[in-house]
Amino acid sequence: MNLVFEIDFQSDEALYTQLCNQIIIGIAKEMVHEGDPLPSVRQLADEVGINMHTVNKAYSVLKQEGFVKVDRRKGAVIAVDINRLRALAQTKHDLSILLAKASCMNVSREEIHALIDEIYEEYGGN
Amino acid sequence: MNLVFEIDFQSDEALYTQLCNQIIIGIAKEMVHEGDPLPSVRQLADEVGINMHTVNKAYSVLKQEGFVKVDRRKGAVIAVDINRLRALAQTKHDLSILLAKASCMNVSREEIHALIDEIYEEYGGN
DNA sequence: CCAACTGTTATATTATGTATATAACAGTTG
DNA sequence: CAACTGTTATATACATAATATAACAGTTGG
Repeated sequence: MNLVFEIDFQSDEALYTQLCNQIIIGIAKEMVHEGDPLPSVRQLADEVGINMHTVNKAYSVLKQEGFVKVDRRKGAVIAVDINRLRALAQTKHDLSILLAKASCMNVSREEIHALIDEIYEEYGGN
Repeated sequence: MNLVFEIDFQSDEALYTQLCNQIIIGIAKEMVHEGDPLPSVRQLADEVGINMHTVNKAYSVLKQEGFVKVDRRKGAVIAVDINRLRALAQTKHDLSILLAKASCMNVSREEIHALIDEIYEEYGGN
């Protein structure tokens, strides 16, 4: 299975961030697996109509966070090898803010749990 | 109860975003309630050592999102009145990315649920 | 071997967002 | 009326984001 990239030029999310998120979600949904090659920076740039360096920045960030490694033969490949502690701390921080907003607009804890399950079903399910 | 503001000048989060998040978390934790006045833009700016306009931007964003309204007599006051639908869509989008990262680093669904409860306990609890 | 591909780096430009500074305005309050 | 609200305008400085052109070392298939 291959990833399909779609860029929203109206979004306030940076273009390279959109690419990062789509790849991370692709890994979580098991559409790509360890060792699978990503499109080359030039190819993906052409495909979605943005600059090569913007794609390169996305790959650099993913490499920094451990989602991607560079194979001299294959180019950029999927490689999940994360600093779990640091990532968990960031997750909890982001989650705190997200849940605060939800709580303020009277989204119940049960609704959140249901939403979690709904999203997790699309991922590994584990 | 009053809010205590703390700015992390090393954070990659924008200063005005940090203020927004602290106020939203303050509402969720019920440290402040509907109608409670916030510090004046000039007072808060002095208190945390940043510019008046940075505080003003935070208040503007919070007003835009419905967390704050302006009372000509009190100044900026807490006022939870959100566009629930739009906020829910944003919540689900943010949550999808957050859970994708968690899933990639083998954080189980159960761990997330536990984390949710842990955070929600600090808020209203509902 | 060599052309075509990989990621990577360097340099430059443009645009946007962030944060600051100084100043002024209308409305409210004691 | 002085002192306080939020708000607006203008200007500057800085960082980030995105683009463009160009070059480099390593890898691959014909």
